[in-house]
Order: sequence, then structure tokens, then C-alpha cells
Amino acid sequence: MIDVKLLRENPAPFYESCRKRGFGKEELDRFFALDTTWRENLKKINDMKRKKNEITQEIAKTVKSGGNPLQAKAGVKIINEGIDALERDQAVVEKEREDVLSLIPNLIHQSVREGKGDDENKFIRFWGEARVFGSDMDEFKLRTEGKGKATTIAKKPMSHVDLEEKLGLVDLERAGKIAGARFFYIKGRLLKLELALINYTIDFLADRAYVPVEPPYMMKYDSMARATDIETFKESLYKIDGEDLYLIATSEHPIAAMLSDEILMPEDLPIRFAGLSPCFRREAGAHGKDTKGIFRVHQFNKVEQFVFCKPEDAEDFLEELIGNAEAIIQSLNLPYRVIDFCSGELSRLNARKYDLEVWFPSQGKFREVVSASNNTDFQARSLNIRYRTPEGNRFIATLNSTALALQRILVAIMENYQSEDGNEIIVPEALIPYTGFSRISA
RNA sequence: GCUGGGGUAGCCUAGUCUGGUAAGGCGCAGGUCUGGAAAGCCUGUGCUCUCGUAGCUCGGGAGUUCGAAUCUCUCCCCCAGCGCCA
Repeated sequence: MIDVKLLRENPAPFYESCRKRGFGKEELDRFFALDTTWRENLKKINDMKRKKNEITQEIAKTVKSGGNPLQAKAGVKIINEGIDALERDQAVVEKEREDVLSLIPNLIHQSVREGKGDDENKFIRFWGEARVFGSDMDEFKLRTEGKGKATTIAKKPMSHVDLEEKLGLVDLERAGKIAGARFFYIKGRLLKLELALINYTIDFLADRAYVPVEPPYMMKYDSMARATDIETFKESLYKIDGEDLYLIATSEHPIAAMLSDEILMPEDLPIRFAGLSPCFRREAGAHGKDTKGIFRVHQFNKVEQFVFCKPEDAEDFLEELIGNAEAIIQSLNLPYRVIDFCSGELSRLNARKYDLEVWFPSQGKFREVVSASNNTDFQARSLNIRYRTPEGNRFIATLNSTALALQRILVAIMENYQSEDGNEIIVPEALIPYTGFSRISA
């Protein structure tokens, strides 16, 4: 939620921010109209309540001194009727006002480039050495602005779908039989590799003061709505039948909501978490995209970084988060690029967002494996998470970033680490202490 | 799931039976004092706004009443015991 007081005092930046996002100014105009009505009604209601409180006090005195306040009681009843009527109006106005308010996106960070589509995202840097098939070289150069390092390969590696089938590591067909499309069984050493990745990443973050946490996998509507963007929420979540519970789409949400309605001590900040959980997503808008394999699925595991900090430290922590994610991907020796999202591509909560995209040689593309967001105090305001300062309680800032999206990284490893003949997968060196083996073959 | 006990401000606690508009302590901030500090003393310390002799606030919501922390209903959560259980 945005800061209503700030919006009233200084609307220009909000109009500017909405314009850059491609978000209509009508919503802002509508908010101001509703807000004015709402405040006028509030004043009327408060005035009537004050009158009522005064009379009620007098009744108390009259009763104490043995009198009979019949007339005063009748007066209060009339005022109550007036209050009821106004409050009924106000409830309608208030609901509409809040609905509009919830649609207004966060103020974007001033460094964010103005743009519409993903072509306008800002390329930041490339790391590693990619294996690029000849005809994919143009795409590679375009996406790295000529700064990417690559070796040309004569033959594309097998797609992860073919490879995992050949090596018996994933059973998609039977998962389809019992659960439908976009589900999987992961088997054998591929599961061991996943567990190794989890342990490796949790250790990595724990060493950097991130507290490992496994959150609830389900949340109540209210907490979910406060932790996320209500619009995305409807499309992407699974609901438990007959219960007020939704399966989480990322551990970001239960971790963010963990401190809701709390007031933190400044000396406790920053608070860092490394969350581990499965993520459940309906992928409703993704028909036809990545239909095979385990790249885009309804259920996947993820290690997530989450930070609660003072608003003035938020940008530094965004760098810390993307830095951690890069260090992890670098230690796996996967070539990647980092992009800084343009204004039109940010979610409603984001002030700023980086993505980290790994090169997938069989797809001939960079694909997202990490998303690091600075939500400033927007998410914390909806969740009512504050910290104490001598000048009063202030909303904190929240940031989140993927540390490791397990299924996608398994795909990235399968594509970047398969032997030339496609008969085995080499285990990245950093993981061998965790797997206890160095190769996966049929 | 059952029975009982609970949920009051950043924290701790009184008030609930018997309805009259949240008392006190700790912590924190400011003041006083001091060479400086501690202690003591004074003031402030839930939220909102149009800053008032204002409105709201006792886990959430609804109800009864002129008036609800207090009575009624309902939901959520915590603790203890019992039951069930990987």
C-alpha cells in the first residue's frame, strides 16, 4: 500500500510514477475524489459521536445523582440513527476508496529506466563463459550487449526434457497421470543433487547471517492479501476447498507476513531470513509456454532470501541480495546476465527489481532463475510492520530475492553440465561435498 | 477433537464477577541536577486527522444498552490436561 499522507501532500511523484509504469492516472483521480468524500463524512461522523459522548457523560452524572435521564436517552437514540445512516454511506465509500488504493502501485525508484516491454530492461552485467550454438550467437550478443563471453559449440546439448528421460531422472508421464500437466517425479541422483543444492544454499546464506526458516505452506486469505498484490493473487494461487487457506506461491509471503502488526526495535534490524519451501502456482496465464519438463511447473522448491530493514538501507540490501544470488550461481559456474527492470515491467509492489538470467544452451536463451525486489515500505504498510524511532513508529522496508529456484537450477545444470555424448551429467564441483558423487549417469 | 485457563499499549500487569468511557510498573525520549555520568525528581510515550475540551483503540467481527475491556453470540490465536498421531 502506498503512503496516503504522502500522496495527499505531494501527488506529483505518484502521477509521474504511474505514468512511467503505464498505469492510468484515472485511478489516482478517483482516489482523490473518494478520499475527499471519505474525509468529509469522517468529520461529520466524528462530530456526531462527540455530541453523543457528551450526552452520555451527562447521563452517567444524572444517574449517579439519582435523576432520571429519559429525555437525554431519547436524544442519543436520535443521534445514533443519524450516525448509523452516515456510517452505512461511509462503509460504501470506504470500501471503494480502499479498493482503489490497493490498485495504486508503489513509487518506482528514481534509477529505474522508463520503458514498456522486457526489451527495454537495462542490461547490467554478464558473468561466466557461455556455450553458444552458432545460430544462437546473435541472440546471445544482443542480450549481453556484446559484452558476453562465449565459446561456440557445433552441436546443441540435449534439452533437459530429453536428457532426464534418457537418464531416468524425472517421470513426467506418470506425474501427468496422477496430478496432471506441469507436475513431476524427481528420482535417483537428481533428487540427491536437489538436496545437495538446498543444503549448499542454506549453508551459504546461514554464513551470511540469514536465519534459515521453513514457513507454513498455507496462509489465510487476509494475510496473503496483505503480503502480495491482490490481482496476481487471484490468478496464481491454489485454494484449499472448504477452508480459509491458500497454498503459498513463494515463501516470500509467509515470511513477510510473519512480522505483520508488529513493532520492531531498531537495534533488531536488519532481520534476514533464508526461507525454504515448495511453491505452488497455477500458471494460469502460461498456456503453451514451457509445457514440457520441470522448467515451469505447478509445484517447485525454492530457497528465498528475505530482509526487513530501515527504509534508508533498502537499496544497499538490494545489492546484497543480488550479490548473494550471483555468488551462488557463480560458484555453480553457470553463465548469466543481470538485468535491471524497466518501469513498465515492475510489479505493483516493486520500487525496483533485478533479474538474474542463466544461459540455457539447448534453448539458446537466457532464462530467469532469480528475481530480486526492493518493495520499500509498500509491503510493510499493508502488513503493518513498523519499528520504533524517537520520532514515532515508522514502516520498515522489505526486500526479497530468490537464492536458488531448485527445479530451474536443475534444468540449468542439466543443460550446462551434460557430457558431450549426453550420457551423463557432471556435478558442479562446489556440490560434490554435498552429493558424495561427481557424475550422474544412466 | 474434548475440557479448563488465557489474549489489555514496545514489554509486564490492574480493571471484567457488580457496565459509566483504560490505572500502574518497566523500557524509551526530553527536562532538572552534574566537571561528566548514575540515582532521584518532573514531563512525555497506542492509532488517525482538519491537532481539538476531537475521533478511534483492550485478539477480530457482530449484538444488547443512552453508554461495553466489562454482558451475549461468533471466529482466530496461545497455554495446560485428555484423546489422536508421522
